[in-house]
Amino acid sequence: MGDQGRSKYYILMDALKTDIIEGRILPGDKILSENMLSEKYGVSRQTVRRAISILVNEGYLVSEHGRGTYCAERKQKQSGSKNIAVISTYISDYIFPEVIQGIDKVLTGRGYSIILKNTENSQQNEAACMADVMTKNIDGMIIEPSKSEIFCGNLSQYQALDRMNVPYIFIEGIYHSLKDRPSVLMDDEEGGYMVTNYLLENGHRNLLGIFKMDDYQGRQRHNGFVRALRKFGLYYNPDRVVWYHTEDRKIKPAAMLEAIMKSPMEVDGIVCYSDQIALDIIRTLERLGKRVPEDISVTGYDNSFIAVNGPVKLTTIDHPKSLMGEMAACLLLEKMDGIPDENSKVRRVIEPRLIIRDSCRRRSPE
Amino acid sequence: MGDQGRSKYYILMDALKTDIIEGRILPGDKILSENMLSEKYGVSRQTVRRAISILVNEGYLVSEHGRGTYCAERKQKQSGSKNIAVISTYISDYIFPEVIQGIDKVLTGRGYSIILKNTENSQQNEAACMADVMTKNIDGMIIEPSKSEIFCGNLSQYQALDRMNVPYIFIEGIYHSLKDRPSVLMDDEEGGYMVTNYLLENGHRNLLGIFKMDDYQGRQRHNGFVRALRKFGLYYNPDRVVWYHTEDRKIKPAAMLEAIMKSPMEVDGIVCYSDQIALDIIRTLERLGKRVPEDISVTGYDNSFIAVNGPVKLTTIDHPKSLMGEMAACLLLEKMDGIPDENSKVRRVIEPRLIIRDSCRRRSPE
DNA sequence: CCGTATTTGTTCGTATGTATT
DNA sequence: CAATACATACGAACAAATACG
Repeated sequence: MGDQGRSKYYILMDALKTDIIEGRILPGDKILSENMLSEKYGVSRQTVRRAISILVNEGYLVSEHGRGTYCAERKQKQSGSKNIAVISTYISDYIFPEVIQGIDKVLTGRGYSIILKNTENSQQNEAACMADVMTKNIDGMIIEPSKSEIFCGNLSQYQALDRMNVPYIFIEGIYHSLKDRPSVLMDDEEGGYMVTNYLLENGHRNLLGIFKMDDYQGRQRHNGFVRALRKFGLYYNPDRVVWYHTEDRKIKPAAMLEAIMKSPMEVDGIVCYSDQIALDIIRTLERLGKRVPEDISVTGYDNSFIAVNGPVKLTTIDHPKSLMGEMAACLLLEKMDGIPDENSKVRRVIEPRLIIRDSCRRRSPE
Repeated sequence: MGDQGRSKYYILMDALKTDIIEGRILPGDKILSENMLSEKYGVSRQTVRRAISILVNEGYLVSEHGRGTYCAERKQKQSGSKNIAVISTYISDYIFPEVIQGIDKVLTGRGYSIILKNTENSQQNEAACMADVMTKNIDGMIIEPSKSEIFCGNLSQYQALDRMNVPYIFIEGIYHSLKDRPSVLMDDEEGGYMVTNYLLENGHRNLLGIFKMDDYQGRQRHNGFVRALRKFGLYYNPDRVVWYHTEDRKIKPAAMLEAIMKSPMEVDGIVCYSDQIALDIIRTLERLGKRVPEDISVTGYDNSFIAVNGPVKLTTIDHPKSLMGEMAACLLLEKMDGIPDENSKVRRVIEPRLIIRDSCRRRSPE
C-alpha cells in the first residue's frame, strides 16, 4: 500500500497536489497543459493524464475541454453525492411544479437527483428543512426563500453552507441580508411597471394596486407600479394600495376591495400581485355587480393556468416557469464546477413580457 | 453535454453497473478478466480498464492485483437513510403536485426526505430513475408506473428492490406482472361506471367513450363504462370507443371526434378519460358548433382545476389527490416498519365520488 | 518449491475526435 | 481557419501479484 511512491503517475500526482496544498498553485490558476507536463517531467502524456484524473476526482483540479486544466476554486467535498436539495414554499402551488420540472430537466441530464422540501412559506420550516438537508450529502441547493421581505432568521444556516462550500441559488426572491448570493429572479419591478403602464396608456387614471407584503416580488412589483404612476405625473396615494400577507390572502384583499368599492373612491383598473389574486378580485367584483373588463380592468401576474382558464382571460405578465428552473439549475452547475462569477455564462434575470388578453378595456380619460 | 453515453468505456461501465444493480452480478462474484471483457465487448484492454476504474471508484467493484476484479460486498445497505424515492410520470402534470404534497406531509412529519424523479411516462426513463435511485441510500419508494398497461420491461429492477428488502408502493396504477405488490389505487372501474351510469340515468342513449390505452386507469374506466352500458341493456359498439396513447393525446381524440360528428352516428353524451381530455373535447365541439351541455353532455375524471376553472364546469369523478399521497405514504411507513399485510391498517382503495356540475343535461329518451 | 499461465498494474506511442481560442 | 488543449481509443510491452499443477 504505502510503497507506491515509485510509479511515475503517483510521483507527478503527489507533486501537483503538494503544489496546490502549499499554495504554489492557487485556486483558479491554469496548470501546465498535458503536453508541457509530459515534457517537463519526462513522462508520456497518458501518464500525465492519469495523475491529473486522480486529482480531478479528488476535487483538486478541474479539466475543461479545449481550454485547459485549472486548480479548483474550492476543494470539492469528496466524490459528490449527486444530490441537490430543492426547497420551495409550496410544492403544489400554481407555478412551482413547472419550475421544479425545469430544474429536474437540467439536473437529471447531468446525473443529479432532487431532494424536495417545502416550507409552506414559514421561516421556521425553512430552518427545519435546511437542518435536515445538511444531514444528507448534498452537492448544492436551490431555494425559494420564505417571506423574503421579512428579516431572514436563518442567516446562520446559510453561513454554515458557505463554510461547507455547498453552493446555493435563490430563485423567485432573495433576502436583503443575502443580496450578494447568486440568484435567478424575474425583473419584478419592470413587470409591475409594465402592467401599470399598460393600464395608464389605455386611459385608466384611477388605479388600485394589490400587493403581497412579505415577499420580495410583492415589493418589487409595487415599486414598478409607483414608477409608472410617476411617469404619468400621477399622485401616489397610499390608500390606493392594498397590502396583504400570506396568511390573510383569502380574506384581506377581497374585504378591502369591498370596502373601497362601497366608498366614494373611483376605481377603473386594478393591478394585482398575481393571477390568483386577480381571480379572487374578479369574483369579488362580480359579487358586487361589477363586470370585468366592462366596468373595471384587472391585470394578473405569472401567466398561470388561471390566466387562460378562468372566467375572464387575464392580461398578465408571462412567467417562464420551466425556464426559470433551468436557469437556476445551470447556475448551480456552474457554482458546483467552481466557476467564479466573473466567468459566468448563465443569465440571472428574466425580463418580463406583457401578455394582453381580455381582462382590460380602453377607457377615455375624462 | 448530456450525450456522453456514446463512448465505449461509458457503455461498458454502464452495462456492468446495470448487471450489478439488477442482480446478474452478485456481491462477491468475480467478474470477467480484463482481457475477456476486452474480447467480449470488442474494445481494447485500456478501455475496459477505464470502465472498471470508474466502478472501483464508485465502490461497485474491487480490483485485486493478480487475482481479479470482484463485485463489492454490500457497502452499507443499512436502512436509516431517511430518504424515500418518489417516481412519478410528470412532475407538473395536473394532479401529481398535490399527490406529492400528500406524500410529503406524512413523510416529513416522520423525518423522511423525498427524492423526486420523473419518467415522462417512458419505461426507459423509469429504468434510469430506478437505477439512479438504487445508487443512493433509500429506505423505500413510491412509484407511479409508466404505461402500466404495457408489459413491464423493468421487472428485474423491481426484483432487485425485493432482494434488497427496499419496500415500494405503486400508486395510480400497477403492472400486471406485479399485481401482488402493495398499491394505493382508485376504484377506476367503479368510477367509469358511475359517470356512465349517471348519463344513462339522465336519458342519454348514444354515448361515446374516450379512454387512454396505455395505462391501468384507462382500461379500468373503460371496463366500468362497459358494465354500465350492459346494465341498461345497451349493445356495446366498439366504434363508439376512442382509444388513444400518451403520445397522440393532443391529436387523436379531437380528430376522431370530428370524424364521428361528421358521420351519421348520433352522440348525446361523451365519457372522457380525464378532465384534460374533456376540456379538449369541449373545445373541439365548440369549434364544430355544438354546445355543452345543451347539445351534448360531457363528463370528466379527476376533479382537477380544469373541472372548476374551464369554460364549462365539469361533472366529474373526485380524485382526492392529496389523500392518495397520504395513504401511499402511510402504507410505505407500515412496510418499512415491517408490518405484514395481514396486520395492515391502511386502506388501499379510494372509492370514487361523483361530482355533478354543469357539463351534462337531462335528455328525454326517444 | 518451481514454473507457467493468468490477472491486474504501469508506461509509452500513436491516431483521431472535439471544444475553445 | 489554424493552433491549442483536452477526450477517446487502440496496441504493445513489461512488471508484479496470484493461482495451480
